[in-house]
Parts: sequence; C-alpha cells; structure tokens
Amino acid sequence: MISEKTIGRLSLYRRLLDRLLLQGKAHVYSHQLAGMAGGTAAQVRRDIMAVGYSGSPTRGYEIRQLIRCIGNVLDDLHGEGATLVGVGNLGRAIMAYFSGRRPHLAIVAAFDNDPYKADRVIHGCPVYAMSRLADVVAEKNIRVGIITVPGGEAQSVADTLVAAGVSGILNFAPVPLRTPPHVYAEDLDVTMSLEKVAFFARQNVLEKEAVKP
Amino acid sequence: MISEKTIGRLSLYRRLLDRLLLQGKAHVYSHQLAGMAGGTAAQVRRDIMAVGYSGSPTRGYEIRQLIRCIGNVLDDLHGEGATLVGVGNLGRAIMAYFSGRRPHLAIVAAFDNDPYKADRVIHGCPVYAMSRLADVVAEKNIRVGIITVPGGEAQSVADTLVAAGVSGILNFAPVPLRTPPHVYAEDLDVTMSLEKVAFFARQNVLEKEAVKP
DNA sequence: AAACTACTGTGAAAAGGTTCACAGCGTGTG
DNA sequence: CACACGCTGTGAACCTTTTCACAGTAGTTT
Repeated sequence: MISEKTIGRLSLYRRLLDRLLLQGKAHVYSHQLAGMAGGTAAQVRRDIMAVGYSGSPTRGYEIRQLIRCIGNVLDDLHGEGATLVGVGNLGRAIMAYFSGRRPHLAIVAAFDNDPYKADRVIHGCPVYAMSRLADVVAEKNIRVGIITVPGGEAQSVADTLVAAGVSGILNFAPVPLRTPPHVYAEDLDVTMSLEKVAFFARQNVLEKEAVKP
Repeated sequence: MISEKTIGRLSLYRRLLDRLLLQGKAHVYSHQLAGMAGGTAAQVRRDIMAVGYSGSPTRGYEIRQLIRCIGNVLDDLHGEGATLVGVGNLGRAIMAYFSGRRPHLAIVAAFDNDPYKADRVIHGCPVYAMSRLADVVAEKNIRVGIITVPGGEAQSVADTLVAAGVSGILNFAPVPLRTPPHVYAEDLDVTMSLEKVAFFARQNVLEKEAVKP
C-alpha cells in the first residue's frame, strides 16, 4: 500500500515531468526532480520505487515512461468525474481552475441549493439543484465530491454525498468532516493554513532578531 | 518548539472552542474536542500541553481560558496584516472568505499586475498595482503573503514578496516555492489534493468490492 | 471522611516517514 | 577491454508524530 504523502508527491512529480516534456527534455535525475519538488533525491527515488518504475543508472528516469507509470497508479483507466457542491465564490473559482486542465479528472457536475443557480452551465460544467444530487451522482458514476459550501452546511452535504455513493471528498469548508471509514475525506482548511503561516512568519522574524545582537 | 502539525490543530481547536462558547458551554473534555476535530483524546491533550494550559481532572478544560492560551501562542499581540497577490477568481474568493472573519489576521492589501484592477476596494481591501508592492508591504509592516497567481508567475511573485520583507507565504499556485530558509512557505496545492482524493476514492471502492465475494 | 469515578498530564512504546550510505550497474573513456 | 564515473535501488538508521497506559487528582457519592 502506498502512503498518502507519497501519492501527493507523485501527483506533483507528474506535473513537473509534464513541464519538462514540454521543454523538450527526455530524461531526468532524481536530484533534479527533487530540486523542482522541494524534496530530497532519496525521497524522489523512494516515491518512484512505489510505482514500480526503474530508471537507468546513467540516464536517470525516462520522463515519458515515468509519467505513464505514475498515471497507472494515480488515474482511473477510464477517467474520473468529480462533482462540486456549493457554487459560491470559492466554488466558481475551483471550477474555473480545473476547467479543461486535467482531462482524466474533471468536474462534471455542480450543485447549489440556490434555485437561481441551477440549470446553467458554468465554466463548461452543468449546475443542478441539490434535490437532483443522488440521481446525477448515480447516473454519472461519480466517486469524488468537492465541498465548497459554508461551514454550517458542510457536514450535511458530506452525508448526502456519501449516501449518494461518493467515496472520496475534498472539503474546503472550515470544519473537519466526519465520514464513515470507507470514505476518504481531505480537509483543505485555508484558515488553518493561514494561521500556520502567520505563526511561523512571526517566529522567523523573532529568530532573526534574536540572532542579531 | 511547537511542531507545525500541532500549530495547525491548535488553530482548529480554537475555532471549535469559539463555537462551543456560542452554544453557551463553559467546559470541554479532551475526548469531546477530539470528536469534533477528528482526532484522538490523547492527541488533544498533548497539543494543549504545548500551549502550557492545564485543565481540571473533573471539569475538563475551561473554554474561555483555553481560547486565550491558544491565542497567546498563535496570535501576534497587535494583530497581523496579510497581503494577497493575484486578484483573479481564486484571489477574490479568498478575499471574500477572510473578509471580516478573523479580526486579528486580516488581508489588508492586495496586488495585481492588471492595471484595471488597481486602485479599487474589493471586499473591504484596497487593491494596488504590483509596482507598489514593496512600498505598501513596508509601510503596513506586512509579514504574511498569499499567492493566488497562475503557476508561471508564482515563483517571481514569491521572490518579490521575500525581497519586500515578507517572512511567511501561503501559496495556492500549483508549483512548489523555493524560498530562503528564514521564510516559511506553505503550498496549498488543490490539484494534488484532488488527485489524492480521487486515488483513495478508487481504492475504497476496490476494497469494498474485494471484500464482497 | 473514606471510597469511588472519570478525567488530565505524561513517560514510554509504537508507528510512520525520511535520510543515510553503500552495493550494483550501465555507459563513456583511455 | 578494463577502468572510472555517477547514477539508481534499497536495507538500515534515524527522526518525528501518534498512541498507549497509568499515576495523580479534584470533585461526588456513600
């Protein structure tokens, strides 16, 4: 079984590799990839071990093949459709962000409980009324949900998604979700991240000032 | 020194405690907080140890005091101003999100290289042209930067912020930032998170199917 | 006032993740 | 053809984080 952290880094490596391909590169060494990803060479090699690809001691990794191997691990064979719930400021920004970016993992349906937002197409994605969630999720075979509703509604939306058959949720609401064990939920808590950054920004300033005298 | 993970959880605990206060509660046990935060009671107790607050064996933690102790650790005494660079879809959503939410940590200036966006006020926050970044950051004593520009510009924006004196950066661009060691950078990579969720969503489905027969 | 209860605080063990360090190898070179 | 080079793959050491488990304690009951 591959660890959560490794999966995250593989996703990152792949995007970096895509960029290298565009630059016309064909091979890459672990230390180069590490430099771009902000990690160590040993870690890159370990992560790549997990996908079962082997590089050459002299040329490094063959970029095209490595991308394919990472894809074999990360991607569903037939592509994956995701759904987004909560077409507010943040929801629309996320939809714009993913619109046409990753063909194998696209947002294919959005929901909002404001009836004025329903039955439109935003950034290429149809918006439905909440009442149709279970139908649409089942019909389109959606396994991945994105929650961009206010904190107070997040848990009940999550419950609805789980009941509809979703087994992975990315949650932007500032509330940790409670989900059954067979559902993977990741909380992307912007407030927490910003407070962390503010804390360490201050620490760094204090340290610098402490070193001075 | 307090670990990064603990700082993040403290931020979360504080918000949960705020909610409990509003509900009229005065005390809370570690296992209750753990239930809300999605962690274990032992972890909550360890985290609270780090802020140097002690609860009562019979009443648990006094909520009001605990909030104050967490604030002593997380917050700057005089409040902290943050700046956001990149007033696009995502940037505006983030600005709306923080507008008036946390008084001690507010976005007090935004920048964009589109001159049409400059010299306005969005969600209560003034928007400036990029050329004024160094001035404004210095004048307002800003230590925290938020990057919501496209990937290609993120690194150079980060360099600009660092040069202007920022010591903590929250990065939404899908590129890991390279920053000097005295600058704390957190990459909030939505693509990575979504691919992680998609991967584990699929794993869960496969597991369930594997258990069935 | 003694006994009981259910909590906290924390040393110690366990788990998980990262880095070290080196054997092994494929290629270019003398 | 033999050698030297600088990479990969990986066991083992190391470090960080989480969990266990229990002594200590403040209130509550008898």
